[in-house]
Amino acid sequence: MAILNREFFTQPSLTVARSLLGQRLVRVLNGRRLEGLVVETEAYVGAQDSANHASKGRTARTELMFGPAGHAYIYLIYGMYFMLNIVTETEGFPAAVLIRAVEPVAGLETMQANRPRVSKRNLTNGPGKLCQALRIDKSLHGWDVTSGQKLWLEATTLSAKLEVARGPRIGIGYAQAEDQLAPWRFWVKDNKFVSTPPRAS
DNA sequence: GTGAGGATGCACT
DNA sequence: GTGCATCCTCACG
Repeated sequence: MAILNREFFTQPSLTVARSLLGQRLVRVLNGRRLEGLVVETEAYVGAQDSANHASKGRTARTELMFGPAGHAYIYLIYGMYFMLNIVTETEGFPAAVLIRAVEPVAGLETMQANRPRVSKRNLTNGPGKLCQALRIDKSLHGWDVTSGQKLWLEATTLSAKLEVARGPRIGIGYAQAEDQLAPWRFWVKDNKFVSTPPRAS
């Protein structure tokens, strides 16, 4: 199966976010392949997007997003959870796609071991959860996901056939209203591994 | 089933 | 010091 290459990730972020749905995320851990189909993504597009970390400028943390596409942008949130993004678009334009949820398809036992006391449905149905299940952490920050080692994405024949839904991104209450409303979250319609939205307060 | 509250580390005014 | 691109546990019913 073809590994998604740098040309793929260099496309516009919304195209990448949509096109990633249905593709296979592969993580190799201790010689074992852990695999999940991408079912939910979000795009963070350029310095004008106030939801994007890079809207604050070019800093040590966001430097990677200004670089070439196809590298993992990983950061720690709430002191506990890692988020997996793939850098998109051309050098100098800060953008990335967040992988919010995958449907586990291989290596389930290892994922269960990484997230004990959790049902299959809750293994990878959120950005922090999937990083735990696949043991994705800061050590993979900057990793070239087109290298075909440790962590990469593979093309499937599924992607083009999927029914896709889109809507506003989640958890970005700090952003400007128009950016909060932008429909830059994509998910596979009716897939039960799409993340559960935060409860209304 | 629902909602409140807390955990916890790091980048950055 | 502040505030997160989140998730889990517990109480309630």
